[in-house]
Amino acid sequence: MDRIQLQNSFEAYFNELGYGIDWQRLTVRMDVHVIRKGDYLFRQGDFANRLYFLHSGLVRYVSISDEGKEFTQTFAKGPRIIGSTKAMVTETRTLFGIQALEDSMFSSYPWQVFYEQMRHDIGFLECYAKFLERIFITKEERENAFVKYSAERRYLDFCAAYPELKDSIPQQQIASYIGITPVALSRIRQRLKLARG
Amino acid sequence: MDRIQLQNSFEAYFNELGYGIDWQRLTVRMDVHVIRKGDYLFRQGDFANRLYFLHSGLVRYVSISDEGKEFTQTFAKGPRIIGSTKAMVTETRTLFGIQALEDSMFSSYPWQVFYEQMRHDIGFLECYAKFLERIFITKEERENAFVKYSAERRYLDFCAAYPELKDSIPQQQIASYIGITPVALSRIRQRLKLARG
DNA sequence: AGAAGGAATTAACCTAGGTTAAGAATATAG
DNA sequence: CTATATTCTTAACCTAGGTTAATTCCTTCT
Repeated sequence: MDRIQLQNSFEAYFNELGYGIDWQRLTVRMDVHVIRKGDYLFRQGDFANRLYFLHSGLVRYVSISDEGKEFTQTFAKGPRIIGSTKAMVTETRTLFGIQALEDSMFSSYPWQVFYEQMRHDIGFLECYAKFLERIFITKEERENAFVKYSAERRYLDFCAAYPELKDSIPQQQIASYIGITPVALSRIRQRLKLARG
Repeated sequence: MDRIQLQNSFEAYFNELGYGIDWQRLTVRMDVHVIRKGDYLFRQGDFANRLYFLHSGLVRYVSISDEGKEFTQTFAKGPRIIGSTKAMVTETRTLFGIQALEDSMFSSYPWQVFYEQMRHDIGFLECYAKFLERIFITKEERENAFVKYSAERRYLDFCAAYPELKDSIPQQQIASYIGITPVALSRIRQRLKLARG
């Protein structure tokens, strides 16, 4: 896959959010990253001020507490925009890292320059707003699930929402996504198995 | 406070997020709401498809689980934009209600019409994107706190972040904001009192 | 001021999930 | 095809926070 193809698939993805983005304005150079399963695109605490586009592969957003416990915030499958909105927009350190769960390919732009070049295009701004709406709503729904439902219910919802991930990633990562330990998840699965007869 | 003043303070608030919004485009009629302490602006499960501006007063976003337990997602003090982004944007039911903690005054617009009139203005779109960035980052930081810190730590952080609320709202609402019961919060406060000697 | 309805505290008990550790089941590498 | 390392399960025990309920403390209303 060459740079032109990468560029095109990124533009196509973003264009789908709205109408008529003027990509001619974008002159800043794109970087290309290829990382292997298990490696990190960036780590928690980095100044990850780039906009990343995941072309192919699978990643998770993972944050680690002071005591070293991992928590998976999101799974993301390409093609999709990824990155830390907070770190990009406010030029601060990230609250999470991004780890590849499969070999993955990304392109990226420095956000401040990208935004400065594109913010004068109304088509871009509308797509950017749509993108932000979408990720905000996702967070709203996830907060809701966390607050209202038990770990067992969240596990069942996860299996329904990500049937393709359910069996293809380690259970400890599912556990860290629903906010419990692998041991607790194993117990829940045991309980469900018995309940099913 | 008359309608013109309400309109002006809303525009001033939104203008601060960026430059040069063309408010002439906005011709749809604004509604005005006044509600008393304890009452709801809208309830969880409503189609709250309006953009609300809280001019004065204090509200909380509260969601209630199937078992009837309350969880406070946000406290918001005027002047500020409030409402459910999800319900507005996707025309679905809200996941939370908005309750006044003090007598409060709002204005509101039907979002779909508002957006249709304003989306052709680049100044508005940029402000809207900035607004979305801001609320997204707030959620990102709160998710982080929930996942990484104990209830005690979240309580201390709350006291530091909202010193003015700490003593002016019922403790049960602080408890529901940090995600525990009033009884548990009382225990934590007791423990902290002892620790301080 | 007195009555009444919340709000906060405290205590006793319960439970979901955490912790540690050992064994069984899979992967992955050589 | 072993050997080594992960991952998953299971069990025993622990802990933070939930539940219920009684008691005290504030408000607020008349």
